[in-house]
Amino acid sequence: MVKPPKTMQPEAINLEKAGRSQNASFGEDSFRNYMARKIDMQRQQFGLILPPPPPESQELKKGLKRRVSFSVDVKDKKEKKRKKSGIQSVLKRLQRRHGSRRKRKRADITEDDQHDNSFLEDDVEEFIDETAAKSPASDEIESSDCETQMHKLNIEARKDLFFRGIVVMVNGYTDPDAESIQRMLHKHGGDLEKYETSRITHIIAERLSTAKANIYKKQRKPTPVCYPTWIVDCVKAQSLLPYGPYLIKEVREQFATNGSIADLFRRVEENKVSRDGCSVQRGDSSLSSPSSVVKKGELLVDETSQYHSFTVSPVGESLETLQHESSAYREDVFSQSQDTYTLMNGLDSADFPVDESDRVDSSLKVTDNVTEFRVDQRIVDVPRVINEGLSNENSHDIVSGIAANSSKKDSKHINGRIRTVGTDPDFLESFFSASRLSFIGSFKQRVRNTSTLQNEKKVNQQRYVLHIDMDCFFAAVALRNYPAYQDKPVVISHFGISPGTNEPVDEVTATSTSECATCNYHARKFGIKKGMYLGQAKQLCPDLVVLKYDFEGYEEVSQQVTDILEEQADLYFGNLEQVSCDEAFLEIFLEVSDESRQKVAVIAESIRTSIFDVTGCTATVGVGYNKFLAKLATDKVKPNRSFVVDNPHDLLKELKLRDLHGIGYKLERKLEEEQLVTVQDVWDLGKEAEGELIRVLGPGMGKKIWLFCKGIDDRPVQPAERKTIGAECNYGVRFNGPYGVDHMMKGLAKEVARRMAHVGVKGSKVSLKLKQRKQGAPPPPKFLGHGSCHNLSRCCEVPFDAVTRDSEVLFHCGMKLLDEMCVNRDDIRGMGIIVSKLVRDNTEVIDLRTRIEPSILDYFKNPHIEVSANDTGEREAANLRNSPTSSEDISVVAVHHPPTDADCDIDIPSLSQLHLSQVNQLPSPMRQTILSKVDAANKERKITDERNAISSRDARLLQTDMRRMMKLAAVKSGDQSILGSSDLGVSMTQLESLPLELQLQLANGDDRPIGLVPRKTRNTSDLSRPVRSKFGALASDQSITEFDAEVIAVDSDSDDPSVPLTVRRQSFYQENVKPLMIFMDENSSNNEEAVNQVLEFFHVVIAEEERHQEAVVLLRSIRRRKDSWSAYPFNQILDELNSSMKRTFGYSLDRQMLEY
DNA sequence: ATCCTCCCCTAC
DNA sequence: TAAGGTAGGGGAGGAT
Ligand SMILES: Nc1ccn([C@H]2C[C@H](O)[C@@H](COP(=O)(O)OP(=O)(O)OP(=O)(O)O)O2)c(=O)n1
Ligand SMILES: [Mg+2]
Ligand SMILES: [Mg+2]
Ligand SMILES: [Mg+2]
Repeated sequence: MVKPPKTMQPEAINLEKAGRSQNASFGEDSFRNYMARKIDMQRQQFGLILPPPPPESQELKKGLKRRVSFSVDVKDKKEKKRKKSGIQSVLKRLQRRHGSRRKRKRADITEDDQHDNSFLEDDVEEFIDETAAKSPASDEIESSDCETQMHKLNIEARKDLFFRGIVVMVNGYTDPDAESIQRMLHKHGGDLEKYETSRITHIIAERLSTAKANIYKKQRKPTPVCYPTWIVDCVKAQSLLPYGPYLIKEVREQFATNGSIADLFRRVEENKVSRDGCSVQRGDSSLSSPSSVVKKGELLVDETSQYHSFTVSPVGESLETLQHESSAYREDVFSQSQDTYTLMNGLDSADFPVDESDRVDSSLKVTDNVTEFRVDQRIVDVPRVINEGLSNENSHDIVSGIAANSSKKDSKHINGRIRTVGTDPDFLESFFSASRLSFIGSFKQRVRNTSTLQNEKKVNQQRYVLHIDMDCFFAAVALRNYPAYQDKPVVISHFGISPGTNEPVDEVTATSTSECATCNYHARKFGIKKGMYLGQAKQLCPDLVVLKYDFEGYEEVSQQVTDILEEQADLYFGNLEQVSCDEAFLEIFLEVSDESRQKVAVIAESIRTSIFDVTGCTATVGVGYNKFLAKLATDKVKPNRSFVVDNPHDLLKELKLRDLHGIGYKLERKLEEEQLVTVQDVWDLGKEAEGELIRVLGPGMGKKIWLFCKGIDDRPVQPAERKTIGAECNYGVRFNGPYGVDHMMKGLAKEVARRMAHVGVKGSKVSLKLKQRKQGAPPPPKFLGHGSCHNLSRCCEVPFDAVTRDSEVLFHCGMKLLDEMCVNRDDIRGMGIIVSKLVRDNTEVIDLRTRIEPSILDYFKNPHIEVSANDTGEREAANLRNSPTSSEDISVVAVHHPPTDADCDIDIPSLSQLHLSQVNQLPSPMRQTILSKVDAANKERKITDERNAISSRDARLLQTDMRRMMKLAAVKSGDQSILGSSDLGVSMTQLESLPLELQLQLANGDDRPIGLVPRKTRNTSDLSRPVRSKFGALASDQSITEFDAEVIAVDSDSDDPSVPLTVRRQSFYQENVKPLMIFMDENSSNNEEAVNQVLEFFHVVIAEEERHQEAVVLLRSIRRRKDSWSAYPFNQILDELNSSMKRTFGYSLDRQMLEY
């Protein structure tokens, strides 16, 4: 009995088409909108939030003047120093010292380090004067952690940094606005975050929007929400005022009745000292610092004095309260919607969304088959260890501590609650390691075929493709250990038994929504299918044997099979492509003869025999003239057989379209509507067939299926280069506990970063996938499933054109994208991060623990990195997008070398990857230049290496860059037909000396990211001023000169139409780069004063203007100089840049950014 | 035409 | 009680 081949997994039927979240259509005003959008995008992407003129304009003008004139007003500087954060202050002084000792020429790094240390010791003394009570630390400073100590000491010492430890999120419109608040915070040691993170200690709002209020009301341990006047008053008082009196009215009651005073300050205390990269661990303190619980109705008192005399109470008390909390949690598990209902009804109705459906919806969440956790905050007095919604890292210890005590064995519960992303900090980790789909999904690329040279068919040879597929793979592997069950119906599920465990009771499995990954052929007779719920399977077959997963076993057997197949591939000079853990294509070429068919049949059988002998599992082998037919052959005769397709026509005429590769549930339906069900139906269309299929399926798919119907398939048997890498989780995603979206995002980012390191890639494009529960969606049928959802996705480029696998960068991108999607946290049912535009990069040791991301510092301290041939195959420093790193012979690149060639200064690695067809469209002189360059480069690096596929793909990915480069090339070649009559305002010589990035910007007239100043027009006065720190003014020693900014866009499409957005355009080159270059032309880098001025300038750009992108461009410009300036280390600047970027973006750069 | 983004679909 | 991932192909529609 031959069963008809089928793909057996039941399809999840998505009845509704997910609507697009964004309507990106533009009307008449498309250009303007486009610009506005682009500007906004760039502004966000590059973090170019140029500080508006601060409210304290007096002070700033003073600062400005000082900066411009570089007068040495000691008093002024001292004042300024006070306002800076400790680290900046250190850097500032370091920079000055460094400048004064600059006579030593470009020291190596160690020398610089020593230098820094000795300097720091000097400064310690200074600080001790200021700190009074902090003296012990000075003795403890060892060279190893001197810097950390220094920072710590420094931070603690600064009285003016009264906001230290305060991290604020501004909610909605405030007065003063978020930017002003940010400036105030920064000035006094605090920080502002744009989205929910664990760092946030306070929320600032004038009032809570209904939506936020709603969310907020559900928090059992809310972050305090204060009026912005709290910040203002603190600044006025020059100290941190207790925020109690500033709590907004919507939440005042909750704080009065619920929290403890100490709780209110705890997070501040914890955040202290550990700011800004100082690796001071926190968390333990929170475990042993319980709170004095404030009783209901107790008034808030001014706790300023207690703030510093915060005491640590005995451990016993701590435990007691923890257990208290634990039982509170447990209690909740059994509470049903009643709690929520009561709680919500108890709230002011004004806090609810106006829309009735919203309200119903909120309550409905309880109907998910997880009992959601709600505690009436007015009743429960527990220490505030968890800040709902925002993950509080400090709570980690406590939660897991409880888990260890009370429920470690209970894999389903944590702390008495069902494990979800929100309740279990390690949820993702355990999820990924237990997920079969994650296992099979990542298998192919994870166990990458060692790509050998592709063998080719010779004349007089017949191509055969063998498709090898293991029979009921997971089941077969499991059955190795249970020969007794061979002839019984068997399924594989998490609920099953494995050697050493006992069989679970039957009642439980009857309704199980655990999926059966697969089942043996005996079980299939009962109608059991892959992916079916265990409960269903059990109903179909009560005597079902359920076995557990054995991922290691799959790896093992898979490897054994692969070994056999590789051997065969070598033997016949064929090609092998692993398709999945249980499946592969083997292409071989046999001399054309009458026996070739017989021969290949023998090979197929011998492979099957070998596989069974080695693994104890059976395989099916199908043979055809191409992949498509081979697979059909396998499907036709499964299991445990082999089959050679002689006559494709005979094979195909029996088949339904659904049986074809690429036609699944949806397309089958679609074709059905057109009365197309079988291959025969397509054939019957005759000449119409192709057109009809294309009409129904689209040009690509239609053509493909048409060819399939004719038995044609030209896909090569070849392992494909990976294009994306990612991790997602759409299971157990409920933010019903202490861990919020940010925690999940971090988990995903870490997972992706780990995988990237494992396979040795970096990427420059980050996508976020999101599942959003549909309004009114019924509870998911599957336990902890996602149910009916909208699927959303958005992507962004990694800032600064860098490639990365830094989990912090991924996290940051992810949060940004999430932000853009505007999805209510509680509606999220799944998330994933996918990185694309990949580049091979084995720079880092693949040790998952010690991630050492090279930073910008590494490059600048070593500006003339050469990427050279490397015998060992290591690719030190070859981690650049355009570097062909996977071959043996790279001798190009020197990324930042000064231009060596006058005619065409485009870096070869980039150029070589252009599509020649596109190069050919160029005007003749330019084309010649480029082609000769490409040619030379190709010769040099022997581009024949097929393994270098990823680089050629970069060409496609870089098409935008390429277009821009073409423009630059045209400029350089003076080609007017392309150029038009635009004047760059730069001479050719000047142009040549600029970093490629800037050259491109100038040539393309798109240097907008630099110097863009979005602003609100209603803020008038100072905004007509351009970039405040212009080197031009410095160089010519004049006061700032105003210049007219070009207004290129009006009308923001922001939420508030009454706030038009004006964008001013200016040339960063003209205003900053050029003057700096001239200044450097006129002054030697040996001139201490000149150096100091440059340093000062950079300090302004980085620390005060926070214009990181500009700083990078400036540095790159300097690196391209041909004089001694290019070798000047600028270590302090780089430190400052990195730490400032770390603050602003949450991460700093690696040196990929210096590619150009 | 050819790209890019944001999807949908398929296969394992 | 459960672990609904991963990656590629390709279409629609807008931008260039
Ligand atoms: N929905 C699915 C499909 C497959 N798999 C896993 C289990 C299978 O054992 C393995 C291989 O998939 P196959 O499609 O090759 O299925 P089997 O090998 O199990 O059965 P067959 O004999 O049909 O090949 O992938 C899974 O977990 N869930
Ligand atoms: Mg199989
Ligand atoms: Mg298979
Ligand atoms: Mg199919």
